[in-house]
Amino acid sequence: MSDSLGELLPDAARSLRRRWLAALAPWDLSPHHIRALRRIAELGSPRLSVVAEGLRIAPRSATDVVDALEERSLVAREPDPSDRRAVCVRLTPEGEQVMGEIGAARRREADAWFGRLTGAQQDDLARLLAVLLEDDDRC
Amino acid sequence: MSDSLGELLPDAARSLRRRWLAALAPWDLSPHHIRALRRIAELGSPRLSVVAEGLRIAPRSATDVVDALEERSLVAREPDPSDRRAVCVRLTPEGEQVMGEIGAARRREADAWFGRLTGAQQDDLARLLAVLLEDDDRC
DNA sequence: TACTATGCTGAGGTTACCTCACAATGAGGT
DNA sequence: ACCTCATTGTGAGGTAACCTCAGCATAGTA
Repeated sequence: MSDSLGELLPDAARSLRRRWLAALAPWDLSPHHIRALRRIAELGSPRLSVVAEGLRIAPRSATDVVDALEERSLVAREPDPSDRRAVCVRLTPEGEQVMGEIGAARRREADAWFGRLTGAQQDDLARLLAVLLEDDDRC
Repeated sequence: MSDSLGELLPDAARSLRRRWLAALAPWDLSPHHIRALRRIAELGSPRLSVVAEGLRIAPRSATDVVDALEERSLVAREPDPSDRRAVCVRLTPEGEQVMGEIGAARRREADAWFGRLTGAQQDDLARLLAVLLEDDDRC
């Protein structure tokens, strides 16, 4: 029974992820790049090292990710006003627009995917998952 | 609200996956290699191309995966009796033992992780996820 | 001023994929 | 029997996304 849940939960997440992957294909951005953009959008103008931490990759690798996003004019590097060694990253207007579109598409797909459940069932599901994620820093 | 679920479900799956990753570290097998072993164990003695299909990788890449597992004496290649072009893959006794241990560890970790829910809540969760996964071939 | 720590990046390596070409085999038609 | 075409696995070689290590500029401290 717990074995069944151990299959169901990853399967469900994978199904949703696959759907997103298909829906976001038009923008030609890898999930990782989208994750980076989201992180940058959330934090406003984070340092490169903070982006790396958010993506759980080495700082050196964040350089490459930001290079790729900058090449596509979705983000821009700017000097950190408080430390001349550091580099901050910020979404360009184009980046903001793309993130808006992607966010809308994500929400649309999620709505459709979870649409097999009633509103009450969705609330139940959210509550159960929230319990599982309590204090998740221990890991 | 659906946005919240769109975060919660992947977050939960990721948390569980991370726990598994840590628990399975002693065997020094990548998740992908474990997935391959599971597939091979499930199917008994599948062709290389079937393994590739199960892992959703190109047939050529399955060659490398099986090479790695064979190098560690976890699987063995054997000729397909019905087609001399084809190669089948089967778990060695050592592979079977490792899969037994890994399966037990997986189950143990899943039990612990889902232990924050009561038995009834676990049943509810399983039921909701099953609804979401009905007829998942449409993707 | 000198010493050490920090933030980013160039150089070069690893891993896990990929495509393409090819040899061996199978299957079907003449 | 033979010719043709499809299929199976693998060698060769390429790519993307990571990594570590060394180095430069800057910051913080004695």
